[in-house]
Amino acid sequence: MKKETPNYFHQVFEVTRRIPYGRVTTYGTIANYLTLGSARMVGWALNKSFTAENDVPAHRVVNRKGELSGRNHFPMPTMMQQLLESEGVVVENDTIKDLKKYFWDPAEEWEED
DNA sequence: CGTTTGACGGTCC
DNA sequence: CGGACCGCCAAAC
Repeated sequence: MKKETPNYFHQVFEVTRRIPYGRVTTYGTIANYLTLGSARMVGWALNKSFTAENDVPAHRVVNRKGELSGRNHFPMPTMMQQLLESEGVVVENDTIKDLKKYFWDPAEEWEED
């Protein structure tokens, strides 16, 4: 059973799964938290989130502007926005309205499970 | 093994 | 405010 899942991939998946309901974060924040050095690694890792076995809520991860930059990589481009709205996140024009309001920082130490 | 790309970010103009 | 450019780093080609 070889998963060939690089360390940073695992880290990104784990942190992403730690994102609370109705909360979002950015690639740069995760990258900075994991000290990956580049936010692109986060996006790349999340790209595999679909092929990965884990349930990674990639829709809760947006870019610095709060824009749903990765919606194009979802099974359906509209799925990401629908999921966010379903969680109570106000999304307009493929962009989170009050990003700062829903923003979640991994360094804020999550409330266990 | 060199080049290109990529779900980003920040600075510069 | 927005377009242009560079930096990061790994995978794909």
